[in-house]
Amino acid sequence: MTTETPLELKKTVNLPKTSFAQKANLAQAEPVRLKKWEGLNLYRMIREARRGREKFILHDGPPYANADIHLGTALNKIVKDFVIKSRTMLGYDAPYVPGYDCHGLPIELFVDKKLGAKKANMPAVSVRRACREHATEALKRQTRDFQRLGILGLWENPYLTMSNQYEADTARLFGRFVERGYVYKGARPVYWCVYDQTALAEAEVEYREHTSPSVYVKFPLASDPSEIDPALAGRKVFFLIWTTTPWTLPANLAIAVNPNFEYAVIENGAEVYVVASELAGAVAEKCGLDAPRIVARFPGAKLDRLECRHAWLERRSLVILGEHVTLGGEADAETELDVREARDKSVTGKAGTGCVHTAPGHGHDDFVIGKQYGLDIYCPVDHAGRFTSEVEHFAGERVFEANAKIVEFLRERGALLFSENYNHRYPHCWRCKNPVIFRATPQWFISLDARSAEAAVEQDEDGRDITNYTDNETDAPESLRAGALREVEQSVRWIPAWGEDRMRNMLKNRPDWCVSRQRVWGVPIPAFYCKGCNEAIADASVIKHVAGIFERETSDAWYAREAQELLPAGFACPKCSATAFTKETDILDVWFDSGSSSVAVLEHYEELHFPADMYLEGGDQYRGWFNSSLMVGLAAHDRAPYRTVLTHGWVVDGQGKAMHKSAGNSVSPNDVIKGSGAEIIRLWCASSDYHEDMRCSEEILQRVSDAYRKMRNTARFALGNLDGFDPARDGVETGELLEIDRWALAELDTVTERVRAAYEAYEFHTVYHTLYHFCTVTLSARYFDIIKDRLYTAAPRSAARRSAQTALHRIADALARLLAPVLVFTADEIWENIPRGTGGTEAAPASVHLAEFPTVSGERDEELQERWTRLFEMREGVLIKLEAARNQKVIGSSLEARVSLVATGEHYKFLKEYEEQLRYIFIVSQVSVSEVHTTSGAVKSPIAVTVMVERAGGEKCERCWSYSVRVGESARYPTACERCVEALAEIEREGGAA
RNA sequence: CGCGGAGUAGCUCAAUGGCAGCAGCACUCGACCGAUAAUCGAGCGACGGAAGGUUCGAUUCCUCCCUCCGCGACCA
Repeated sequence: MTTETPLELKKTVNLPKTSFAQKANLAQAEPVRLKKWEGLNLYRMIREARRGREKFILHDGPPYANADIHLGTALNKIVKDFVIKSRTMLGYDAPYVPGYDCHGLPIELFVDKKLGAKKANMPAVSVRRACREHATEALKRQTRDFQRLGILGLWENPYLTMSNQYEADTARLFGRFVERGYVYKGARPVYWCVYDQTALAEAEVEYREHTSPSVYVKFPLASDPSEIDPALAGRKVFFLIWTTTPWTLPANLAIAVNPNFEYAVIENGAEVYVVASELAGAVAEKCGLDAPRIVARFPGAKLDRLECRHAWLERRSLVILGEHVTLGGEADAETELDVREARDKSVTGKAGTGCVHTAPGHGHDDFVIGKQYGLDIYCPVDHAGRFTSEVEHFAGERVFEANAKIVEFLRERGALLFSENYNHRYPHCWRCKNPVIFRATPQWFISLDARSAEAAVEQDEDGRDITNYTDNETDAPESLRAGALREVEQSVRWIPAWGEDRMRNMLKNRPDWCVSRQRVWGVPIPAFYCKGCNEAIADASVIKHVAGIFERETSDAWYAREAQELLPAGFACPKCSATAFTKETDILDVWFDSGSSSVAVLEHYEELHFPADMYLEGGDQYRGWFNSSLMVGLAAHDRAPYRTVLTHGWVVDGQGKAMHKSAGNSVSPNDVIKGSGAEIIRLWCASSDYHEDMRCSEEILQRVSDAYRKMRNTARFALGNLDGFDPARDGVETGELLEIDRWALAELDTVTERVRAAYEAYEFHTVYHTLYHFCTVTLSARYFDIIKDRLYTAAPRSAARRSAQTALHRIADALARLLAPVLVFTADEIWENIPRGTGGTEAAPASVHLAEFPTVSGERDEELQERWTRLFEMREGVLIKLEAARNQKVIGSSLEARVSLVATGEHYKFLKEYEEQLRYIFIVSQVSVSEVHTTSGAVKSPIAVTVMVERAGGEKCERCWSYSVRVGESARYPTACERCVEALAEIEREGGAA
């Protein structure tokens, strides 16, 4: 049966047709899809779909709810989303509850600035309300931005560290530390403004030019000098120190020297002075000693624990060793508070003596080393900056005014070797612009080394690694440090592995945790002071009571209510039985807040549980959240709150430099979203190895966009050729597929396996590279290019075409699934455009995000893959010859070519088998394979197969564009080749073009 | 300065104690004009941050140096 008139050849070619647009228009399309997901309540649907599956809990570290998100925040959230989505598609039930860190100084500072002078007269509750509003605003904006990135989660009910429940839990957890005996009250130096009479945070300090007296002061050695060196026996030995804050001298308790430096003793008349060798000349010159003789030299380490007498007081000053001592005067400057400046300067003045005046109550390094040596944190200066009554000679003096008097006093006593005015940058109060001091004030600490009062052994509720701590049941109560080290080494998996070293190092060195902050925007430390005996009361049961109030009223209650209203009825001081109390004014360090999340969140949301399977943050969190969370986990449950800790690197610019808004090299995620779409940021996150620093620049994003377009086009080609394909009706059994189609599916299986494994291992860049390579090389350049002919020219319903479509269908489906965690929007778009079987057994889920990854059947035909690897190698060689022919103008299109292969023995046999297919594989019109016998003595070609290219014979077929000598044989279709004539007949039988 | 990390082609990544990759992109040239603001091909491109050492042989193991990054600061 033939139709009346011959068909128009052009119309019988099956060109791709799809509603999947070539141009993504992501910036516009993404919001539309987000709306759709919202309409579906996709996150809820996913939860339903995975109900009852094994849980995977990624616990979200809360970003700080202050400013808008930046690329680093975006990276963090996107990588988390990769984890959540890939675990979901691997079959886990992986809920995602996002959170926000809402308390803390940056917000309070922001509010301070906004309120200006008004703040001074405002009650704390009002300031806190303003802070709460600011955090609420910020977290709303962040939420919007995170959602815009395609991150699915429980956005309607995130956890906020300022919620009443969270604040109550934070207080309860502090109570837990108290209960176990980890909490104590001590002193610690902080920036202090003597005019505003308040503690200042580092961020509230600014550096300005300031003139201080620079003094060189002699401290007489009390120990036997011959202990240092026999040459010193009987000499009057002094340690020479330098300082620019003479007022801290009354608080001097030690002199620090560097154990690794060489020290020298220089002679000045009857006296000799100990100074660092390298500085001896400079010091001598400064102090006007001419060409002093050096009496002895020795390493600083020899001086450990010698005793000096204070320059004028009847008190010892211990010689101690500290690596912080330098030759540039910086360590001294630390005491003087301008260490930051000193460090920033590339050139530091050669001031100092190598013997550092140490006052643990007035300097940070001094405090740290003082603790090591068990020195008092001595601070005889009151809140107004006056010496207390215990300071001889200067009691009641204001410290800045006392400077000059102390210098004079030193001079009179003969303890001063030299003094001058010294200009340097010195910290000032950002508000009143006056110079500040470092002053030790009382603070609450959590001890790292105290043994706990009780050992709480509990069972892991899901019992996964209960054996990990059954051993501990008999253990004696341990310190936080010991417990932390045990967990870090034994029960946490660190990715990358060096995280363990990093964490261990940090834990070994970290000092006690100072949890006090002299601020109002945070969770108040629920402690009281007895008005009768001044006893500080931090009591577990009292704290529980207070937490109950917080639970109802938020911690604003602390400021809104009197102490009596916060205490349990009838509470009396355990020491003096008085019943009047004042409230603690310090709040908790925000790290305590966020550290509490393992309990406050994981045990609060029904879908979560303690411990989390994973914490995933930037490397900065080793000292931050990983650390504070670990402490809380130990206090609450004697174990780490995480099973695995995964860290990512920092975002840097194209040169590998850190990004700073001020440096102008930062990339704003919102700009990229507006220009290219969130998908491009996501793809960038997947494209490079996030374990290290991630570079981002125009060029890099351009590359990523290119890659995106390539993958999109690859998917589009597959979809375009599936028009009218019904997998249930038209699908071909695997065994019936053409060999090359089976090869493509075998390659897909290989890729599927690799990608699944990469997702399992959180190696997202491997996912990206594997899929990208698959799209560009395996599919676009090879498979698609080859099957194009068949798809376009074979009869629409022919077995040959259906075979290719069956493969394409499976490829498109797998690609959508495998891509889904990364390209959340595009994968879903692909998914929608995949034709679904009318008679399919199960309906495809409404979104790819409800689906699971494809699985691999198991029996992959490796032999098939090897054969095709060989064929493609052959193809490479042919392509090179084709290119040569093209350059010589023998051919233009490869279809204008005829290829002759001359091969020996086994090669011949192999190629001969494929002779019919080779023209398609090479995309030429004709291929012949012939055998040649190598004769000994003949010129031996190093290549076993010789390739020759010539112009194809015959005419170009109008329909399929290949050349054939048989074009013209058909009267009905005189411009078509024999293959097309056959296809046309089939089309006509079926009633016209598809 | 301490602790930790990194340094393979312009970019993003591989592999391996043995000639550095069937790399992809970019770039150059070319083909095609039936994936078309596409597609295909060819070419170009790293002496492995520098220097030592172990080894028959190292990019891969060790030492040291340089550069960059993070933490030490209430930034992911």
